[in-house]
Amino acid sequence: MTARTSPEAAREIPEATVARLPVYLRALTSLTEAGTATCSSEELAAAAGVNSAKLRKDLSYLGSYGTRGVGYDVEYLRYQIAREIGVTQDWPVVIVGIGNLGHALANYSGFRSRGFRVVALLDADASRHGELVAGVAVRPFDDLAAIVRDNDVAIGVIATPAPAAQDVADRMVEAGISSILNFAPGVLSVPEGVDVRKVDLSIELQILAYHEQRKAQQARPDGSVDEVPVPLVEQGLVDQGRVS
Amino acid sequence: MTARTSPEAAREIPEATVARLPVYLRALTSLTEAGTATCSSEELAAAAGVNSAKLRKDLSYLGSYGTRGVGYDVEYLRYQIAREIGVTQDWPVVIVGIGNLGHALANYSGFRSRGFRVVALLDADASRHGELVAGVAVRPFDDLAAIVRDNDVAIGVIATPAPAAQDVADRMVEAGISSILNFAPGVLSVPEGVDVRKVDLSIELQILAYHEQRKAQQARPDGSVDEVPVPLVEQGLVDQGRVS
DNA sequence: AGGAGTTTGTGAACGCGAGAACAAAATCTG
DNA sequence: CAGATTTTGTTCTCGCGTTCACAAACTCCT
Repeated sequence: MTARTSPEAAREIPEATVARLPVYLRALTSLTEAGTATCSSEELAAAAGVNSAKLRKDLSYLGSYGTRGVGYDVEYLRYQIAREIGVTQDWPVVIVGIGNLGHALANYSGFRSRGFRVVALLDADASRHGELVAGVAVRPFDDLAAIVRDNDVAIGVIATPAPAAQDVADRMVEAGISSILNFAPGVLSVPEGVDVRKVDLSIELQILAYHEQRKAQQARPDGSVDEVPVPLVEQGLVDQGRVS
Repeated sequence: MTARTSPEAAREIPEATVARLPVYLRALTSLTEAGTATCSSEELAAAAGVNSAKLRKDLSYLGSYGTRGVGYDVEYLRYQIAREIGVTQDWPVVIVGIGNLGHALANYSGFRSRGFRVVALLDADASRHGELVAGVAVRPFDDLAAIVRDNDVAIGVIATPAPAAQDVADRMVEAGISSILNFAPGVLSVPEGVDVRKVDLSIELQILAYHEQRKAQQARPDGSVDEVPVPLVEQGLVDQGRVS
């Protein structure tokens, strides 16, 4: 692949766009599987669930990969996005905490198929060591540093209970990991230069609950609330019933 | 006052704020467990991992629950936020798709402790029916409508493989569910008035990979790119037409 | 009681992202 | 080959969310 990137083009892709690129990638994969060779921004936007103007603008940050009057070559665009995200290379990943969630993650096929390779599963519980999960043996947490060094691991996944998360994060950073995906609730503190993304299952449900509650209140606009003796009555109404 | 006055006084809480309220809730719970009775916006902001000005502005949408010169009563504020989100009541939830991820979700204690009660686990695979997961029996997917009706379920969780997701969503909506948390990849299409939130594990990793790649390139600003012979794990990603 | 010290709540400035609208570039048609 | 048609890439405008900065309000101390 043309290793000649323009001398520090330094294209700064907006964070909101970066978050959508994987969605486009997935949509393009669907189109490929459906046998589509070419698509317009309208089609792709529909498949990705976004506005076509937004899609075009997002893609414009990567370069001009479309043809006016024609559209995009599905295969070509897919490769360009994959390259931009970095999933044309193989990313070794370690997962720490092999409880229910860790199991699910280790078995999740979406990782491998998207360029992520689980090179190690770690758990502090010695009774789990040696157990095979998705073909990978569970090893002691203390092996972390050696594993990271030997496999050049940059990305770590934390799936431990909350109390252990900060300690695991510290050890990961110490071992040289610079990107962390955290499933444990709570806030992680990490040094400058380390990226953390958090996924909190119960937060998502709570956001849904909020909107659900509003809908229920709206359907009953007499101001009556379920119980809540507390003053400060608020009547929920108005609502742009779309959460994204 | 406030009883049946102008209803347009209803406070419209910004979406970004709604998404942070559960984080504050969690932070307040931590403070309570640590025995803290009162806290300043600085302390709470630190515990929640946000800027204190943002925290104060967020809270101001709920009302004036603090005391100037003093701070917030932890217990009181926690109740107010919980009430606003709606987690003072009990939300029945159904989970569809009891694979690895469904298992993990069913066992996730964070749901119950935050006002969500898993009333049913559904799976299309008959060989799983009757199996107990986290004390709840797995039942046929066709029981959905009856379960939703009998338990007044408003929230559904989809943890099936991607191809089944849209069908499950359709059936959920038909059964009367109006909020969906979707773990399956791909875009769900639902009617107006139904909220969908998506959690995509591989997308989070891809976002991390993008930033990780940037860090690597930045450390080596000569424009060189890693060798990348591109074995491309996924199906034919290969021959990208040509690079102009 | 009054002044000093805190800390909240909010008005205002600012920056980023979303969407509309349009010009540029390619194909198609006669 | 010229004009009509299609669709991209980009510019412009608007609204939302973040952050700053400060007045208001409360406590504490003398």
